[in-house]
Amino acid sequence: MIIDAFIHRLERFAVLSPEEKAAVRSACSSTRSLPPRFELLRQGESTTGTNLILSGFACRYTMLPGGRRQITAYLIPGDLCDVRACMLDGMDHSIGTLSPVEVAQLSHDSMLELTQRVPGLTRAVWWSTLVEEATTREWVLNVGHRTALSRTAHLFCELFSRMHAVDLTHQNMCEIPITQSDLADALALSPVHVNRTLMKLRALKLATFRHQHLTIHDFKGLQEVGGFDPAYLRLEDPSPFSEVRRPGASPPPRPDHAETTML
Amino acid sequence: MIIDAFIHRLERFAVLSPEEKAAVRSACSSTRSLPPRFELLRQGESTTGTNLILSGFACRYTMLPGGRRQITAYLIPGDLCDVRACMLDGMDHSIGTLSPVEVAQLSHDSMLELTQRVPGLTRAVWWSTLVEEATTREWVLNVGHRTALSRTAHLFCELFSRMHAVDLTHQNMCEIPITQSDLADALALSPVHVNRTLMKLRALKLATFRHQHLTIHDFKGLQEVGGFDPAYLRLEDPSPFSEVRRPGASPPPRPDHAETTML
DNA sequence: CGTAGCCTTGACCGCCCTCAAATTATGTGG
DNA sequence: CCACATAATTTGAGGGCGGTCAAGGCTACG
Repeated sequence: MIIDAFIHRLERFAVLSPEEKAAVRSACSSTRSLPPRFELLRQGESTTGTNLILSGFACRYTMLPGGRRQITAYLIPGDLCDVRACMLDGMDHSIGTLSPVEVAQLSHDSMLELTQRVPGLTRAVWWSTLVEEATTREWVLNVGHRTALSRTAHLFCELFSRMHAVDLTHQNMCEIPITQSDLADALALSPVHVNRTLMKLRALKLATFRHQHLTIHDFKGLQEVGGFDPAYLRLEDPSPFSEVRRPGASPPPRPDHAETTML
Repeated sequence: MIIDAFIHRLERFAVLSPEEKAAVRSACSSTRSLPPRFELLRQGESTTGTNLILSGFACRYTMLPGGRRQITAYLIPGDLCDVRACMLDGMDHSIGTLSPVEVAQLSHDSMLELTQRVPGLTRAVWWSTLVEEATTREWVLNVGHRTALSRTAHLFCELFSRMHAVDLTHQNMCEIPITQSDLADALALSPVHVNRTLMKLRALKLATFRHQHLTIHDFKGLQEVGGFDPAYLRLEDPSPFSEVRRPGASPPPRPDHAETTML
């Protein structure tokens, strides 16, 4: 269950009692199923709550004059989509689904209540924000300085690592329910060129993306081609193909005062 | 004085008493002068405090294999450079100066003290973070989907607007103390092509960048070419060339509860 | 007055875009 | 289960934006 992954993420910041975990679970009980290409939040709108993605893919995007779309982030299961929209008075981009998506609806009120009952939550949310910010910076590098092949390799490394972190990979494979056009809009490439690039990745025996499934043949090689350094994702387990999983080590130390000040 | 601009920014979130303003001023009293091309914070390092830029330009950047540099943000007077590095255990990018820079040093402790004395500070800092994040997203659009001309026009609109917001413009001109190569590293273009693009902007009578000075000949036109919509910057005064400056209007309304929860 | 860094200009080339069409999935109703 | 429609993927040909390499001119500053 994906909520377990979410709770696991929270546990990097706070020890949760069974009651607290139950509180998180019950707050996520109200779910909604959305069709593909559904606009969750339109540019300019404000929001009254947030959604936790339980299954499927969504994205942040901006439409450009000429009908082109730039995707600036993929939102995958376990991601909160837009906690911070409420701090500003109107979104500067849109959020929409790419595949069928199931979300847990968290009203603003229930989030407030939850943050009071679960002390580490606020910190976890802000921490996620920082990781997202770092990811966006990485995307600037990607579209700015890397070739189509390298760019695509990098994105696949990122996606596979993130999917692995929420336990949605099976051996060297995971489901990525998006089209080549959706990839193109994220990579700032034409769909045609994405297609050629995918074939090249396949020919190089690095990765295969087909029928909405990503298969990694050679992670090391893919990482090298893409210049991928997983540090910015701040995962517990930086490589999805490391020999030992969670070697009994404790989570990274964190300053205790941060809880109160957020600075 | 640039600290006034900083205080003015804070005043969007809290009414500051003269004593509180004095507290901010005195916290910023310890200054340091840095040479150009000085590495303020290296990738992987942690930080114990933050710096408020008083004069000059700095930037966030990442070095890529091959010696190329991607600048992901310009830091201008009035910007805090890296309040949130302390939340994570190692920077995923570097921060360095582009020109001679004067900074006010704010230790972690003095920031903590200041946040307690000045209630709106925490919120102001996080709000800046969100604007920075939005700006980075805009840069993804820029390097991804715009031509060299459009890209450069967009950056000039952004820079001029930001400089205007901290009162560092003089009519249609402002000082941008960086080289064409520094522009190239931000725009993901070669220095050669930046040069050609600057000449084109001049020929089109849109803007001139020369001798570290940016002159805007036709903001409207520049905005159109660049597809620039200032909304993401969340400035009080969206256009630097609007007829009326600060027409006595009150700052945008904000939720009061946000102070306590930050969500 | 000399040197170093920055800016400018020219020639050539390759990555990726565009347009267009064929082929293959996907899905729907009979 | 098949016929059909629609969307997604694949393939080909041609062209342009911007990169690279190289050399010359300018400016600033010691």
